[in-house]
Amino acid sequence: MEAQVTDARPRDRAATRQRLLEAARMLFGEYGYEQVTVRMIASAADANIALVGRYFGSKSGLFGEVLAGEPTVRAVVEGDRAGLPRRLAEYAAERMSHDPETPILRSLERSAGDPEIQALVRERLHTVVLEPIAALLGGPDAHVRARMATAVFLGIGSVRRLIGPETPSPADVDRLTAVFELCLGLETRP
Amino acid sequence: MEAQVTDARPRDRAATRQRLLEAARMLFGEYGYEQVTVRMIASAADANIALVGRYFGSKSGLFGEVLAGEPTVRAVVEGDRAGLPRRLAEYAAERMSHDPETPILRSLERSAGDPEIQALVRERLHTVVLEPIAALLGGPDAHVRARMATAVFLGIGSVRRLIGPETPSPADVDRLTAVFELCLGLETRP
DNA sequence: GCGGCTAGTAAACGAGCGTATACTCGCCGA
DNA sequence: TCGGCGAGTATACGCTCGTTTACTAGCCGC
Repeated sequence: MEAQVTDARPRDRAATRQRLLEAARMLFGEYGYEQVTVRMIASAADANIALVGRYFGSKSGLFGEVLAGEPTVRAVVEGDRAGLPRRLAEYAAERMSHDPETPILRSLERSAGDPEIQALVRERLHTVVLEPIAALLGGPDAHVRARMATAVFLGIGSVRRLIGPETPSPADVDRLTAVFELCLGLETRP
Repeated sequence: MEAQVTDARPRDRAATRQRLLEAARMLFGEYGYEQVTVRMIASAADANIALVGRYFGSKSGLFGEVLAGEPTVRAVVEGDRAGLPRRLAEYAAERMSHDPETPILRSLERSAGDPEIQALVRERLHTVVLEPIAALLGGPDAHVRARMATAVFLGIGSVRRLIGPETPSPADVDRLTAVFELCLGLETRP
């Protein structure tokens, strides 16, 4: 008999749903929307393919729920205005060296084929990153400056993905801080 | 009879090959490798699908030839060291507002699924952008600084693609120049 | 004038995708 | 004890993808 305790999971709808959501978060973050198949997600979550459709309606529905559930960079954006460049730089430096634990930003760089997904991503980037930064900045061209900082932020992710991670030195973080200050128009030099 | 002169093209292997190459260059640049199908390319080139396989071996072979045939940003990178930030800024500003005529850079941002394509893109980015900039800079951490500038460059493309084009003001170009100076460690301030 | 090389064509192949359907089986209240 | 509800499953459907194969038709040297 050997007992063969393959820890038969109890049938738990909520838990299975959560496993799918978590697996999707990881995979979408790492590979982008189009590259991830529902079979990959189901396999990673150790669940059946059909459950994706059952619990989330469709692949794009699952992606939308993943996107909506991400706290994203709120902690970075929220805070005092003067410290924003340094917080952005430290977060970006984190992204340069190793995978961040909030993978959704990476999926922003990719995932562009499906117009529905594109709209989701665009809206999310707007409301979670661009608008908060612009609001914190204030001023007439706040959006332009927020946009430039966002560009630097996304670009760092692109480069890491394209040519591999690299651990930045403290001097690099300082330089990056200065770059963000410049982008945001928050130069602190006398 | 009506003659029906549907301008029957002369059968010209070289010309057809060139049309396919050109269509692929446009489409890959605009949508990235994975999003473009060989049917799209053949249709845009007004050629038969099978000719892609016949003339280029495969879709990835065609992509490789497109990649190899691009002059890319050589004109921007080559030149005096002091002027590099401004040249980069002007080129990047061009990218912010409307589509550049060398679309291959955009495909660098995307196209990540197939490992073979990823290797092609990585190698190309290295030899055409990163290495020339690092060589122009010199110094111990030249690669780190070149990498940071590349990140800004790619990020601007990502943002344009994600949230639409925006025409930068001359002041924005100035700011961008300062950003590149900072990234490259070429601060010219006294 | 004509046969053969070749550019170009039409159609199909197998694989993989997202999705939908019909089913099995374990648990829980009556 | 047992009937049914629902979580989980196996499988198939329709589609599109990259690729391949068998074919058609025009030009060029003889």
